[in-house]
Amino acid sequence: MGPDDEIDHAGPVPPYRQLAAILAARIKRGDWHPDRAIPSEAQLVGTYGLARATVRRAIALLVEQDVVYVVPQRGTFVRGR
Amino acid sequence: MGPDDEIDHAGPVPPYRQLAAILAARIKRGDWHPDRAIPSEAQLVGTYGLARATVRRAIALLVEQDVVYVVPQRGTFVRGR
DNA sequence: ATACATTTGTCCGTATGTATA
DNA sequence: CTATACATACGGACAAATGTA
Repeated sequence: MGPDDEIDHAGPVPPYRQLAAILAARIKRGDWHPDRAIPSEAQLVGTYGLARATVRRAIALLVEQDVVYVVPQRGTFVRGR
Repeated sequence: MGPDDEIDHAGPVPPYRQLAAILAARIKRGDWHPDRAIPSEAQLVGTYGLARATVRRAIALLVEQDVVYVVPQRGTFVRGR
């Protein structure tokens, strides 16, 4: 995961944007591949110590940016080219 | 059977839909002929490494699509033209 | 007539994951 | 953060009908 993947709750950037940036970077880095699921919301909550609502905001941002797509009852998947 | 006939449990498409697509393709390809039985649920469980409930969902989908028909205690048969 | 194997039908419980309030 | 709902998947068990030995 890396030491730079921590949320700074005191900084000017909202946690949901930090998480979105982190996840986008990890995808770009190849941590998860196209059409493969990223960790569940619950897992991200545990990993980054955020509220679920925050995780969902971050994912919504990534969906907007077409970085991932959500499949109901299945998970959140990396958008393939 | 082909190397593309494997179930991807991590992908966005539910396994039961993947199996339905695989079986429909195999029927179209002529692996099994009209009014002939396709493999039993138990065999499909073994072949594709799925739970029986999942196999049954896939078959239910094919019945809906009129690709096959089920005869209780006899098997599942390819719908003839 | 009996026994056995096969196949579908049905129901139970457990687990995971997302959706919504 | 909690609770509920829904969809999906797995595993097991038993019943009912059929076909065969």
